[in-house]
Parts: sequence; structure tokens; C-alpha cells
Amino acid sequence: MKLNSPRGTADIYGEDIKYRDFITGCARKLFHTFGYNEIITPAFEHTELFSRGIGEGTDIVQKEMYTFRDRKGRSLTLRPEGTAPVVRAILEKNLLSQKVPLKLFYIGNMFRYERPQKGRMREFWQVGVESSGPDNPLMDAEVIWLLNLFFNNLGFRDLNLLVNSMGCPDCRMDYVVYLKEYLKGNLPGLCAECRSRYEKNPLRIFDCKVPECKKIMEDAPKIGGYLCGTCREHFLKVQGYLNELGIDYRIKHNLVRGFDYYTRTVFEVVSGKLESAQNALGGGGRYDNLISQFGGPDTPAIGFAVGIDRTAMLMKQSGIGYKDPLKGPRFYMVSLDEGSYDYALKILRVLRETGAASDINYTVRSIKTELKNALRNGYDYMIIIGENEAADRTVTLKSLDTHKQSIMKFEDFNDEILKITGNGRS
RNA sequence: GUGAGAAUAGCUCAGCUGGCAGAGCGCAGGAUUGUGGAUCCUGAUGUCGCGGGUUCGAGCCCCGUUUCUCACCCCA
Repeated sequence: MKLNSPRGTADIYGEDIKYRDFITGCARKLFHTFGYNEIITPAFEHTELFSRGIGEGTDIVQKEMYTFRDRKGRSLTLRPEGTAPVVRAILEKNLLSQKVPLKLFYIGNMFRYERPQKGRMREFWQVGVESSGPDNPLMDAEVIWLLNLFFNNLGFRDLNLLVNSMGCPDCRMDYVVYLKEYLKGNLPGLCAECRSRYEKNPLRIFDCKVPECKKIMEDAPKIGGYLCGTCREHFLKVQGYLNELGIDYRIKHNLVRGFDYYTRTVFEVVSGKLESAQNALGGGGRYDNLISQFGGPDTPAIGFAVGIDRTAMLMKQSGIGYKDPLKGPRFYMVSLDEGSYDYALKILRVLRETGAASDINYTVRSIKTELKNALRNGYDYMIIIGENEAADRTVTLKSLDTHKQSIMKFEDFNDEILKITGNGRS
């Protein structure tokens, strides 16, 4: 039997873990300062939650869901996104009765059945926030601010923040009439795909990459010009607050996002540098009708999701490092002969019980080999224990950085380690 | 779901028109017995992704399949 992970999944280990811990650590810390609390929801839900929430006509629901039946015949689906599950939890646990606005964030794996390629896996990780309560444009600005600051804190400097308003269902309906009127005369110039979109969802034609379609869409009416009074005012206020916060953003009139539930403000963070076609690092928007659509109180809400995998990928590509909270001096305990292991173990005990990251050689080899080993594995100190040390109850501590080594009494070793690691009580 | 390319040692890869399975790096041991990444010597390691077919003979040709990579679609 050939063992390999299923298509589109990956094992994450080594340095990748450091990047991810850094990303999720930054998220937890920053989201906390904005007043968000973490929520963990199940990896799978009833299928209906997604088909109704995301929209029956969307690609995700049509062809990208991992749907299966359990032993009682219930249709379940591995979550393809985080918003619908959070909304479900909010309603099920009646969280809105405890606190409004309700600000939650999540970190979790998502699943979409797609052809894998760079920056797009079948299992991928997202961190996201959902804020339900007032439809105050201040909330829109705060959420966009949070997204922006998040990437800033990670160390990114040249990402593009795109913002748009899709309007409420009312003004969008009006707009689509004008858009279709414009497109009617240009139908023959559009690609086959877009001609079918014309009926189903003309807004999506803005996403088409065929040059002819792009050209036609350049002159198409923009939704910004057709927003109703309240939506226009809302969007203007959002922009005003963003300006007030000094946030560098661009209005992209053709920014249209793929889930049916989005209303009004939508936004996206993209990289012009990402060495892949998947350049969207994160995005989100307002969904004022989703909660009521699921039978909850009429509660507007807004949120975003960030792709952890893509973010880590771009960090590596851009040479952005991570901070490792576990970083500290590491010790390599080397016993030069079998007989010294008893004594070496006592020393290892001191190291580990004072909180010093340490390992021991499990195979007796030449000191030269061990030295090479220690250097290659990035240890900071080597502790050498042979017949001499075991007999004299001493410890030879060698700094691999300064090349200096010293011999001390076993009784003094504990204090010496505390001095090096700074782990002593203060 | 559509299209293109790839899969050979732990890693990166070579392998001619079909004729004994290879290199570099890494790994293990050593160069007069306990100390610096060098150098030299020696050594181990393969279901050539998997399954069929053609052939006297297949890593190489043909078919299927799985996985990976890239693009499309869509998205994070």
C-alpha cells in the first residue's frame, strides 16, 4: 500500500509551523486588542447551512463542497468557509442576546474540492473575524482597519487594499437592469462564458480575464453610480473613516465577491508580487441579511477571512521573517561513553527542570562527529561528559558561538544555566 | 470540471536509438584513542509512482491509473 496524503492536502511541519504560529499568534493578539473573542466551530456542518448561506448558484456550492452522508443518512459537508458556521453558532447559542456588537474570530481549516495548484489546496487554513450588530459605517472601517493592520504587523508593506460597495439588494437590482441594458448591445463581443453569465449573474462578468470582455466592461456602468441614497451615504462614511485612520486603500469599482450573502461594503487584500495566480490574501464584506435569512433577528454584520497558507507563502517569497517565541539557547548533552550516561542524565535533569531546551546523544559517537552534529542542528551550547567529568562530578560546558568552554562543579551548574537562559525567578 | 508538463537513492537530478541502475549533495565509518562546519579514504541505500501491453529484452515505446506542478474556472 502506497501511503500518501490525499490530493490537495499537505503535511505542515518544520519551519512552516513557525510561520503559521507567528501568523496566528499575531492574529490572536491583534484581534484581542480590537475586542474580538475566539470561537471554534465544527469542521463539518449540515450541508443545508452552506447551500442556503453561500448561495445555491455559487461555484462553491455547485461543485466544490466535500459533501458526504453519515451512518444515519444525514448530509454533512466539510466547511468551505467560516462565516456561515459562525452565524449558525451565534443563532444556536443565542449569543446576540448577551452582547452587541458581537465580535468573534476563528482560526480553522476549510475544505473545497478543486484542482490543487500553487496557493490553492483542498484543505487550507483561514483566520477570520465576524462582527454582528450595528450597521454603523464605523464598524466597516474598523474591520478594514483591522485587516490592514494585521498584514502590517506581520511585516507586509506593499499590499493593495481594494474596497467597493455592492449596494443593498434593492439598489443592486436597479443597477443590474442598467448593466444588462448596456451589455445587451455588446453581447456578441463577450466570450461564451460571459454570455451565459449575462442571465445568471451579470456582476461576475467584471471578473472575466478575456481581453475583449475586459475592454467592454471598462465602459460599463459602475455600481457606484447606482447606489441608493442610504448605501451611497454609508459607503461615503466608510471612506471618510478610512481616510481619518490614514489607511491606504483604493476603490475598485468592479470588485465583486463570490458569495451571495455580501451586501454593501466589500474589500480585498491582494499582492502584486505573489508568484502564483492566486493573489488574494484575504477579503470580506458586509452581510446584512444573512442572520435574518437564517431566522435570526434582523442583524447586520461584517467580516473577513485571511488565507494563512497564502500569507505564509508570500512571507517566505518576500523574505519577511517570523518571530519565534520559543527561541532561546539550546543545549546538546553529549556523553562520550556508555558508562557516563547515568551522570549525564543528572545534568539533563537540571537542564530540563530549569526550562532549558536540551537534547542528549542517544548514540555514543566520536566527539568530533558530535560537534559537527551540534553545529548542524543549530545548538548554542554543548555539554561534554566523559570519564573525567563523571569521576570528578564536574560539567564541561562549551559555547558553540564563542568556541570557549569551561569546567564547573556540578553544584554550580544549575545557577550557570539559569544565568544563560534567564529562566530564574525574578 | 477543461488543458499542458512531470514522477529514477533521504534531497537535486542525469540516464543516448530499447541492451548490467548512475552522479552530486546528504548519511554512516575512518585518517595513531576528548574538541569546529575543510580535505582525503571507505561504505550503505532503489518495487525507476502503480497496473497492464509491445518486445528476446522496457527507466526509456503504448494504454490505463494515482500523485505532483502550472494554467483555466473560481477563490483564501
